[in-house]
Amino acid sequence: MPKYNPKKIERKWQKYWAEHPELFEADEKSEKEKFYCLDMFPYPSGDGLHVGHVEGYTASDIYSRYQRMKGKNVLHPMGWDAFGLPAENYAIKTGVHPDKSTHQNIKNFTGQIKSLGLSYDWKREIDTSNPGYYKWTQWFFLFLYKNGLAYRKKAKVNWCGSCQTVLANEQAEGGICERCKNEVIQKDLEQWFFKITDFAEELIEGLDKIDWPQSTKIAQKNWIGKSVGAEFELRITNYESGIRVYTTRLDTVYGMTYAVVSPEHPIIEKIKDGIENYKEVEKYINEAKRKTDLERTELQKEKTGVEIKGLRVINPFTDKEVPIFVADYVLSTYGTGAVMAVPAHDERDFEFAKKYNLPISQSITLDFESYEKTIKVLEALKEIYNEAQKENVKFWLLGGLANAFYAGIVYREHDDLDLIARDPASQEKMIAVLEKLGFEKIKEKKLTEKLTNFIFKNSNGIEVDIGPCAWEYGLKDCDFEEEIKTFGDYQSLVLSRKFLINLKNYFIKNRSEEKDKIDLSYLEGKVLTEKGFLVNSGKYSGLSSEKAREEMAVWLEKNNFGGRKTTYKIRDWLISRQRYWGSPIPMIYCEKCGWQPVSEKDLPVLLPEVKDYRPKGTSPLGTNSDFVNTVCPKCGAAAKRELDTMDTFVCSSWYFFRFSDPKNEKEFAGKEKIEKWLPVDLYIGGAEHTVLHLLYSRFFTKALHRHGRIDFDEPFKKLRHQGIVIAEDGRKMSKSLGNVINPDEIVKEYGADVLRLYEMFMGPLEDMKRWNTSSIIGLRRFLERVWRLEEKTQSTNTQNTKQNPGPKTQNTKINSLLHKTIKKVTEDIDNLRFNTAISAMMILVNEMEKEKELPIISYQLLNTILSPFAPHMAEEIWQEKLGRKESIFFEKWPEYDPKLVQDEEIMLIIQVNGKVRDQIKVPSGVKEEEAKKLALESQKIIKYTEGKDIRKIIFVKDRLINFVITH
RNA sequence: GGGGAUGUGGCGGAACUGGCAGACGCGCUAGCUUCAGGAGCUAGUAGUAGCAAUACUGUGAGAGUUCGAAUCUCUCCAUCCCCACCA
Repeated sequence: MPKYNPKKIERKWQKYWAEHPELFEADEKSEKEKFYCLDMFPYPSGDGLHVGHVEGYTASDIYSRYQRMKGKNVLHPMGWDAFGLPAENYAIKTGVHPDKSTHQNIKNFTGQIKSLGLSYDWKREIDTSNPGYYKWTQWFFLFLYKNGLAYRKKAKVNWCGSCQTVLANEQAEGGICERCKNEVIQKDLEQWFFKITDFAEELIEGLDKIDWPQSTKIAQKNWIGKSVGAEFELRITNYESGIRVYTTRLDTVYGMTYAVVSPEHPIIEKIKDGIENYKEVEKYINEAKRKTDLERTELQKEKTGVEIKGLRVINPFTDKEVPIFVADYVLSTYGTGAVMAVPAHDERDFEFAKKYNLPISQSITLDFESYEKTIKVLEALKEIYNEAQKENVKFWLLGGLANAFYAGIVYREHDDLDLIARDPASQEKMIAVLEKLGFEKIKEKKLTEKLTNFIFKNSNGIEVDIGPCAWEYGLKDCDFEEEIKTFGDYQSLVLSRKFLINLKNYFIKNRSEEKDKIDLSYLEGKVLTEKGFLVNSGKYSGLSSEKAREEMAVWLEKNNFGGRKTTYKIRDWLISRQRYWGSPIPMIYCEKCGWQPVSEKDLPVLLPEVKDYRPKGTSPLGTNSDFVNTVCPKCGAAAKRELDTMDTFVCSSWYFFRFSDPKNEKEFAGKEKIEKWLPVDLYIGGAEHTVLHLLYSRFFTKALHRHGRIDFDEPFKKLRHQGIVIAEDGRKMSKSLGNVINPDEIVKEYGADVLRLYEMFMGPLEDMKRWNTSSIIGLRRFLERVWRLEEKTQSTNTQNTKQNPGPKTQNTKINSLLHKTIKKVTEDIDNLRFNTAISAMMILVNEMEKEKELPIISYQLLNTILSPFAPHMAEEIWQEKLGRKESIFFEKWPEYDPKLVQDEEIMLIIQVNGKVRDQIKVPSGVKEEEAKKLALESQKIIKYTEGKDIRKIIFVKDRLINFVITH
């Protein structure tokens, strides 16, 4: 028998499959149920295929082959995301035209993919840089334009100085260019946008009805960033106009002590004349504008701002005037670009208020009752403090109240006083002070020989705990750990000391008689930002935050100040790029008629040849005057073309439609073809496209749906990500680290089938996995074993031949395992759990090896369920060893025999008090009574149950019986 | 700071709705085969104690629910990913 030689057989069957394209082509005429299984098409980089690609592509290939064998009409296409910055940057570096290098790379990728035996329908291959494709990318632009979803506006945009182009928000996250990792600056430019914001709500709602990873759905939801709040006007003193502010915390409005507008806010220009310190304000604004996003958002950066003097705004709820600031911690791009500032309940406002010494006014408490109680506790503390000062008592306040004060939290558990005397004399004196103030000793707890803790209570029910400070007496005398537990951590002691100093100032400064006005301006640390109950809020005091928001919004609406408002973080998608290697934007500018779309019949606007395609701040397309100069489609006068190209993500936002009808010259895809094939049933690709590509594709689909082009509104019914494959050293695979695994080399050494199996066996599809070359050999051994199993079929029962392989359902042990394996593998593929499917087949093969003889039919069935995983070998066995004339991929996926999957006898676990003590063989389906009888006959069990009461028996059918006995 | 995950032998990982923890594979150990080699074969392989049968411990840490917890609940720790002044 010839040895297993993957190199030879893989080449042979790849050639065979190429000569029989009908095997893997989607059938336009078939009435069979369709299945669209899609991979994220790759950007054909010069580095070639990555083992991460192989993982995703193998998974979808197994699934596609399986679905075909299950009788589905499968569409499984491949194409190239060929336009884009990397190709161009590479071209600039090497001096080779991007068209040439890209096509070289595509050739390389194609060869690699074919060497893996992936079953793509190559007749449908697409290339986004091909005019036949980008004609329709341009058509999509016009489609959106004509429906008011593409527009041009001057805006502050992300500009990458290194790539010399603008970027979408999605590509400039954190102020860093996604491509070159350089800093992104803000520039005012006129650019083309797609109105994705129009679909914000639909994009959120649609997530509920698709089978996607939860984490991806949540990431998209966060990116869209819906928030429900209120918008209202703050009238400016002496002006008719006001400032509109947006808030999600309308319930805190009584705590507003100032207002802030962003430096870009247009109101400043309008009220310029009223501003006393305009020069100063202007200076601040100019500084802020010069800063990059990165500088403005830098972590832990101190907040800055300038008061707009001479003007104030009026809180509509209280009619009180508060100052206005301009500060760059307020973003011009979100909400209204202006906020009401509530330092007591917002961390940013708090930080700002502290720095500029602005009043802080509490309007929320977590618990209304304890708020009242706390005021009483404070009264008591004030008394104690004053008295203690007179007697020169040295003490610290700590524990709950101190922490609560520091955190700005008023809390039920924190309504007594924890005092610590700093020396023995002070404890004595404090006791005297407390007794003088009418406190009664209610408890006394000896901590050690020398240390005692006393608890006092007054007629108001206020408890005071006066304890000794352990380490002032010497640490050895007490349990330090215990002290820490009792008094809180060391930090709280330090804070408390600081607190007392502040508290002193507070009592001196604030001798207000009004009980419900607590000035929290002395606070340091955290701020109460949770929802709670309102205090100091006029007629709304005592309401819950939720209820108050509703009632306050109604009040705003009734009085014409504003009302409820929902906002989204997502911005419109900026698609202009001042770069060469992309699809031209099909628009023409005419002096007389303004912007005019290119007529559909004139598409595509071909990407022109240019001498120099290096970026120069404006599009390189501008250097080709034949391209630039054209005529106005409306009036025929001389006009100029739009010079920018489109973001490459536009190309990939609709490619999955094109696969249904890739050669269509009249439409991006014919209506009946779309109806036949779409939406995509299973989409597999990396998680790095969580927001960009996946969100844009959904947007395009929803736009087509809204304007009556298609009757579904989600493109990908089921989505799964393959986890990233990291290098053997635990780091990311990267050329610079020299730890990249080239799939070609693995194929050369072990074979494509082994590589496929290895990548699937590594672990769950979605998990991050570490490459480990030395483990690959196990999969090679497995295939070798399968290969050799044929020997065992040679001598088999002579009446069975390859043409007549015998009955499928003989009831033997090995046959029963075979059918269990068919069941397991079928279920595992359905759930994309390829690792456990392979392990089930390994178990079967291990058992088959132990047999002397193997029926041909068993070997056939094994080969059939293995075929999606190791197609080359399965085809070789099928056609050469088993002598079949047709490809195994015309074979039907086997059904398991339910009778054989059911065991006649099972091992029943016997437990005593939940611990396994024995197991016995019993007929399956045994009843509790019978099981109990058999179990109690076991010597081991008798040992445990003898002379004991069996209080309870738990019986789980075909699994276990558990005796609960008294100890 | 917010959100999402993850944590099981020397390693990758199994364990369905709570029911034999460590399947399967790598590695390792011993033996066989071979001129040799190993990408062959056989047996063993969580830890501790024991010649052994066996017993006890054990799924990041701690508590809880339960006859029974890797799985459920709470608290904490660690690692990774994403977002981040979004009012």
